[in-house]
Amino acid sequence: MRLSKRGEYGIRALLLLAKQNPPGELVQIKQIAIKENIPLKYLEQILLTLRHAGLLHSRMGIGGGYHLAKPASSITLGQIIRTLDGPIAPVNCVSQMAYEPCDCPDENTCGLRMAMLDVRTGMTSILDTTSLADVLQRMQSKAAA
Amino acid sequence: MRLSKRGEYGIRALLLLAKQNPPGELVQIKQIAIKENIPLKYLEQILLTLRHAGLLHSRMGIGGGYHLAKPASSITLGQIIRTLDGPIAPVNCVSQMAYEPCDCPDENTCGLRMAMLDVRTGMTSILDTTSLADVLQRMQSKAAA
DNA sequence: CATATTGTCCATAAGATTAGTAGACTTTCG
DNA sequence: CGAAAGTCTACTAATCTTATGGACAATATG
Repeated sequence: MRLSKRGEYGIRALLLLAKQNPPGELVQIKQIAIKENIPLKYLEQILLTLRHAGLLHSRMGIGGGYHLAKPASSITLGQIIRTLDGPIAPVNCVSQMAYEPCDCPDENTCGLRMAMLDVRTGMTSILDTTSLADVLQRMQSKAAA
Repeated sequence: MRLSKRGEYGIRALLLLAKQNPPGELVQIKQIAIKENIPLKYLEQILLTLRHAGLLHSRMGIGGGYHLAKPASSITLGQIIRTLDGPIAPVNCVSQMAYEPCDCPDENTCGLRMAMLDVRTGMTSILDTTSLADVLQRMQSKAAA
């Protein structure tokens, strides 16, 4: 039941990008790696994956870097985690995005499945409704207090 | 965000034991393995781990087998999963049972941590309040319908 | 156009984890 | 004693995670 380092690094990187002022400011991979203490070459892969998924835009060359492809309020933690770590589901037979049948005789009366469906719902109800902007706002409220 | 096969097998095995009538009836590993379609030698390890954790009792020799060490209503899915798969937490810094600091400058205002704390709470609020008996009851209600 | 800078892409690898398998040993009952 | 059950330890193949390294492509500037 763990978030991988990849997922964690990805979220931290996107949060940093979401924090930029003015919004959309380009930030270099190297700067992100240093500020968030993430191995540079590993972070490259992660950002590339997020770019391919349409969450990031980049520009090459001098003055280049990364910025969010969409407003921070429309990128959810669920999208990030699915992109980097795959489906959010304890077992495949309760996955929204990557359903696969398990081998129990009847899925409809399978106790394990019913319980895991509840767990998945609990997780996705948070992850799919929490945007980068939401996270940022909570951080600022907490820091002010 | 996955339940391992070990965890899944463990829950299925305990559910089968919880289903026994009269309660406490001894069931052989072999029978569980066949009915639940679990590799025998793997299941041995799993049941042994659960026994060491105090969730199961066993008897050796002819007529031996396993039975629940406690009433099905007082064994939760959380206990089983923690025993077999370790702490239930997306990141260590939000773990109840195995807390470890992450390396962010201030845990109190860490956005990732706040979000993951919510996720962990969502998971444990289900897993720690759902007992084998609860699962069984839901199965029976569903099957009746 | 040359060059420095920045991201892109692909290959490789060490270490950990998962999912099993094997076999010798111990206890219990008849 | 001997058969039937669980116990315990060790081993292994495959996969996943977490990286690292290097050649390549695009861009801005002078």
